[in-house]
Amino acid sequence: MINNIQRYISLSEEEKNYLNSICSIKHLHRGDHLLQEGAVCRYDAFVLEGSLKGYIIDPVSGREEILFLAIADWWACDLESFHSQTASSMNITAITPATVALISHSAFNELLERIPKLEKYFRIILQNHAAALQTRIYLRNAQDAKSRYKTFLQKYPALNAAIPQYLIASYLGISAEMLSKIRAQKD
Amino acid sequence: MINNIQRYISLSEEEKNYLNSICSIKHLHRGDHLLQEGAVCRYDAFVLEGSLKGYIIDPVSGREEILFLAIADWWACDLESFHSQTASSMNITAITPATVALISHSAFNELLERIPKLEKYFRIILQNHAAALQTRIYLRNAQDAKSRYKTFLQKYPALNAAIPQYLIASYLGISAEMLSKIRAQKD
DNA sequence: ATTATTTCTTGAACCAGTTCAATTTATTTC
DNA sequence: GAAATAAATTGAACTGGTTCAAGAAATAAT
Repeated sequence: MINNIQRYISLSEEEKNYLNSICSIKHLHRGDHLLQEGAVCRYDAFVLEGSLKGYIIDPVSGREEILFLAIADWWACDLESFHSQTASSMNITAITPATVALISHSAFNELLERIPKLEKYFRIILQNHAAALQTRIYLRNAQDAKSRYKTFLQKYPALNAAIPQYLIASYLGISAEMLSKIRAQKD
Repeated sequence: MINNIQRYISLSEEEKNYLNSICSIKHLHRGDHLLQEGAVCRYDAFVLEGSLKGYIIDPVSGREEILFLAIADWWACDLESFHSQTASSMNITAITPATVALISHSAFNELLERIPKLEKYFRIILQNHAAALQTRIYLRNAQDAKSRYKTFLQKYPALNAAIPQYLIASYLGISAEMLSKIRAQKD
């Protein structure tokens, strides 16, 4: 996590120690929930190992709509619920056994007061995140299913390797069956 | 703009004056470009009056894919191009005559150094923006065209009133013809 | 190692939404 | 306020993708 932060700002030893002191490490089994629908998102989680999915369960069909997939070196949280400390409509669950570093909401706010330059770090990763989400919307609207899958493979080979195909399909807004058929096409 | 900022942080008179001093006001005619594909996004623009669209022209079909719509009190910029000062693949154009307040890239960086608490403001609006984009992706994948339109009407009545229907259709990932038919259905 | 569970595949029927084309209605612009 | 342009509507033909169902392959659990 510290390496990730230091890609954008530099930290003193003291600051690193402080950061370490406020994070708690949690191990998740496959299927364990980091956040459940209806609960408040209490932690911002930085993924150290394994993979997680963020999704909403369709109240009618009961199907999972994948919002995001997260592997090592990514943050995973419901931004809105975490920052306003209100009930989330999202679930975050471990796809595989996973290890995450957790920062509670109060520790997060204190952290930003103690080390104000972290505002900059979070602003920058949010900028990148927003730009990526914008691109995802564009691709969803502009490209057909096959192109979206190809673009995904090119852009996120690590995600593709780590995550079951039917979850990738949902992430891309494609049915699992369609993605299977796309893969079967030679090309 | 200052009112918008003060929803999240408070500014002294001096800070307000400084902010005013670095912004330039620009009037746009209908159809004027704030940013053209291939150019670097030099300014972060805060919309004071009128409406703008951000879009990508499909290299194959030549059609506009709407990325975002902006009216008064919204920021409009290509985040990635602005922050890395690299060529944008996006266009930003005035839909109606519009007035915007512009902050150049260098002034933006200087601003954040001079008034560090603005990092917090921009972090928060980016948080909200990212959460909204996430929701847009979810709705795109989970709901059919009619539901998406209804959700849009409920969520952004001001946008709906200000923006031509065929641009809203593109924003929602619907054809203009389909949206017209949806509107014709007596609910 | 075996069993249980999850994930992936394939085919057939179907349908939500697109495309194309032609017309009508609004809105600009001079 | 007429002419020009932009925006919205409607219908018919089509298609990219979904849904359903059933079986095969892969992975996890004990």
